[in-house]
Amino acid sequence: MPELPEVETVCRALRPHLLERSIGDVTVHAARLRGPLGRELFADILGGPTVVDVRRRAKYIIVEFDNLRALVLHLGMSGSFRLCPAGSGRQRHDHIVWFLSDGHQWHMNDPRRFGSVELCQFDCRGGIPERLQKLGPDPFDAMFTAALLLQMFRSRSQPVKNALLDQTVVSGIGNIYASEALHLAEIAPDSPCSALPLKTLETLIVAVRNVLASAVECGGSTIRSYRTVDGSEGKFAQRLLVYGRDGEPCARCGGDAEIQKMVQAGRSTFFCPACQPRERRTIKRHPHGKNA
DNA sequence: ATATTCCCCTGGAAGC
DNA sequence: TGCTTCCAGGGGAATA
Repeated sequence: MPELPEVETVCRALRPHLLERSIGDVTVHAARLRGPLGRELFADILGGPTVVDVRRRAKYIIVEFDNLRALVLHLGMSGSFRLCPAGSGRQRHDHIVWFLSDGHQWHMNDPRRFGSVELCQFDCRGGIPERLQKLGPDPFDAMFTAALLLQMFRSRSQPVKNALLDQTVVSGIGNIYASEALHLAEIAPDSPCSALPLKTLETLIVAVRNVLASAVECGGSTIRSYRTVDGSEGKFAQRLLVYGRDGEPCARCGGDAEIQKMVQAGRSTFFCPACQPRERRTIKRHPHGKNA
């Protein structure tokens, strides 16, 4: 479910409820999510340690405590959080309930159980948890540049859409926004990474940032189940131009073509064959000019 | 090494 | 109506 814009939205909504609070107790109702789960997992942060930061890294939410411990949370495909008044009942698929020092209850719900919860320890310098080390740069990070992409794509023959989903290349993009960004950038999703020139990668980065920033402004995209902490929906779904719109005329080229759907690495990709021509456009240049 | 395929799990929609 | 099949915002392990 959640990609960068959805996780960012949830993270922002969570922050004011958790900052400067502590967790008095917890109940755990599932033996495992992605990894094993149990009440003892939270022993280090119960009854004392205070939340000093709530932030996002890629699709993870990091809740940092003042004793160098952090909850590292991932919502998988179907995870969500709810903040409830004291005494609220548990709903179906509420797997964890944290009881906050201000009396509120923080519920983690996840029907498909692809989410994960870990308690991480910072090193003495406050370095990031080990689990997050291998993630690539955030799309908004200044170090995410066309030059870096060119370098990483040089040795890759895979389709560019697959590379955008690889969290070690760039972190936070998922299946919705990969299709949307490539459409905005007018790049065919099956273009081999190594064939993309620097100029095209610059365009791609701008498109990625534009679509993600717009989606964050709208609170993310609710396609079926995604909700933020107060239960409200993300409003960006109606502004998606290709995702889930196969068979519809392309709103961008004015209906010259229908949006098409194909499968790449087992996941659906949506694109406009007119806006995103699959053959490389041959740009006429001087006879001795280099292409690409 | 790089790049797919499979698998984890539940629920809703579509097909018969 | 009811049963079956397919599909889904992710990611990690197993396999080519």
